[in-house]
Amino acid sequence: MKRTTQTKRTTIYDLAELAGTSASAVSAVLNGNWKKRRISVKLAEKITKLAEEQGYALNMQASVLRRERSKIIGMIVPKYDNRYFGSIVEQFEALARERGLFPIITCTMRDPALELEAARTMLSYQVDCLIATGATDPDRVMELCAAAGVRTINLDLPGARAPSVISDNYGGALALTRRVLANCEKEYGEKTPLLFVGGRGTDHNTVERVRGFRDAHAEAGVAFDETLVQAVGYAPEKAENAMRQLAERMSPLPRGMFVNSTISLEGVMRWIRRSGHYADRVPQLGCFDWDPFVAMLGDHIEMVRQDVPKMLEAVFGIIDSGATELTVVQIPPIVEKMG
Amino acid sequence: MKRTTQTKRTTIYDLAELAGTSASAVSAVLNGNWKKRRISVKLAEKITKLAEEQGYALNMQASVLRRERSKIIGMIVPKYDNRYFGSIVEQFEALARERGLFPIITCTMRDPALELEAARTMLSYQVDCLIATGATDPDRVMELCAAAGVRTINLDLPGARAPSVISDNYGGALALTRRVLANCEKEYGEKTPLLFVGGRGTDHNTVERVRGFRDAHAEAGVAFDETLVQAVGYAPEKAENAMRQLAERMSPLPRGMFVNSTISLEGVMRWIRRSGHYADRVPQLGCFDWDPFVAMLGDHIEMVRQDVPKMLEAVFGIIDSGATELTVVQIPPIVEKMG
DNA sequence: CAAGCCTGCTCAATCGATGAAGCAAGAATT
DNA sequence: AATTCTTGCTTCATCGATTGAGCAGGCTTG
Repeated sequence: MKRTTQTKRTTIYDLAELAGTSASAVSAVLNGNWKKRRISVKLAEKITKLAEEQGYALNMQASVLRRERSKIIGMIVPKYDNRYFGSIVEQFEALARERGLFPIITCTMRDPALELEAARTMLSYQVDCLIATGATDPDRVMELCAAAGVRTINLDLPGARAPSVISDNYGGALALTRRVLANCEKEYGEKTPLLFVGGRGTDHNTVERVRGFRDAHAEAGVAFDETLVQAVGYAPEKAENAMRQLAERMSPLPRGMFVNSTISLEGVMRWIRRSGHYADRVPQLGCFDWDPFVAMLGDHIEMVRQDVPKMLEAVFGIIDSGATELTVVQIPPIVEKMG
Repeated sequence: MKRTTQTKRTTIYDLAELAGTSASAVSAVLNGNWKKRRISVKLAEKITKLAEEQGYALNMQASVLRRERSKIIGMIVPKYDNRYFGSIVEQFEALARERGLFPIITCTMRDPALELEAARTMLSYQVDCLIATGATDPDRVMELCAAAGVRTINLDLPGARAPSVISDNYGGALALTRRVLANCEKEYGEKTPLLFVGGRGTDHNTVERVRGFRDAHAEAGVAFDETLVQAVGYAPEKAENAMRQLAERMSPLPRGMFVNSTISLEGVMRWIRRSGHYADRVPQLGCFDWDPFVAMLGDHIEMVRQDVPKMLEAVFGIIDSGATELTVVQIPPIVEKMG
């Protein structure tokens, strides 16, 4: 029996009436614990069939309102404009669904205010758990959630007050810098310091990457000064501006660079092409993050790919175990082969 | 007064008790229609202050359950692994929030079954409206939603039963093909047919793009046969396989190609580099979709960029106006300049 | 000064799903 | 035959926010 103009959605009460039974029986059948509630197989089948016919869809709002746990799991993420965050989100959804959880994701455009608003919205949804990915202020988010009794896990950027899963930024940067230094020496026979571009000087990841960058220089016996560290932000325009300004007061420019994310690389590459400063000799580049097309840009670019599958496994490991210790899990990134 | 171990979240009843007033007054104040309900400014301020102090967060479940409209707006999207869908999602969130709506997004991994499951989940959330982006079977999604009285809008791929917003695929493909043909003639002095790679032969966009592709050939007086249309799917591996197989039975290979999406381009480029088939003479390429790093890959690649801001404005135009006519809005894509 | 009006609230039903408690009828046990 | 068990349900309170209806007290108005 098809309804022509359906205004109201089918509820368990509608199904109960159609089946000549009670709403609670319908509820028990549809949410799967009808065996515990001793509903007969016959009635269960009847109700299931009816629900299908009527196109019944559970009202999550009502269900969650009543239940103790919502089974909703939230994630806030800065942007969707690169493969790193893109694959984080895809994996997150897949792993959440695998566990019968309902993932809700929202992006904050790297805006600290939006970050908190997003967290508040997540709390309104009654999330059981919130993953703060690349949050500018993960501790503030954590505080908000803690007040509502909601656990948080930090991803990509660590926080001081909740378990965190991040890349081994120091190790990755060390390996990446070594490679770029080696490439410079091979190509130009020079052992000269590299430039570090992109990221925020205030965030943990950038600090650690700079440390790896610095140590790789020291280890190779290459001196460099701090003006070569341009942690001017992630946005392409910021990286581009930094390059422009640097070129005005520095000559010759460094032979190679460590670019902190594909997003910053976008700006750096744009500047390189437009300014013509490197027209004679391509700079040796290293990028902390991976993108398939960057990999095709030429053999002068090395990349470090963060191990998203392992990172998310670690996140769900924490969720599944219910651990709340303030651990920081560091996942080694993958150093991509050139070409 | 800070609670040390908070198990229960603050509700309007808690606030009512603290303020010495009723829950309904608290509700009215916090949801903004306290003026209509003639609550005094004094009480309103008191309640607002208390709510802030207590870190009150609305329970969406309870609120939505009671209200007529949920103000939740859903979107299903195939993947997060390219700039096109990434910017669609970012824009969608921004425009939704601007209107006081709550966006919920989920990705379906191009899996038709997941697509329907996702739509069902959206219905459970009581979405007021669902945007089906790039859906394999938008009409099936529409049917599901219609049965629950929820309107749908198709984005990127059109459907027959709901308003749709798509790119002008024919026009974009025509312009792109013209350019690639012109580039081939300029570079190689040959007027030879191009190869079409990627996309699904069954989806509207691919059909339209192939039509534009064919018409551009006809217009240029270049004959081509249908074996040159390789609509083998979007995945990089599929494009790569198609190229490999083609190379086995065809020689010489076409001078240029029309690649249907950056995702397929990833596979095509990989094959080009690995196989060495084009080592002597780079093929002239055209890509229907834009990516900043592809733009840097060289001047042998032309791109057509879908106008995401305009597309989403059109979507929200339809939402705001409440229109339900079966219009198909076609947004002209932007033909990127080379370099 | 009675009738009506305005202000500033409170009361109670309601949304749909859930699950503890309870109950009727038949089966098994003593 | 009386008691206990088991099966297969139903009843009803509950989650938290919303909102129509209502009510008390002060203020106008004729």
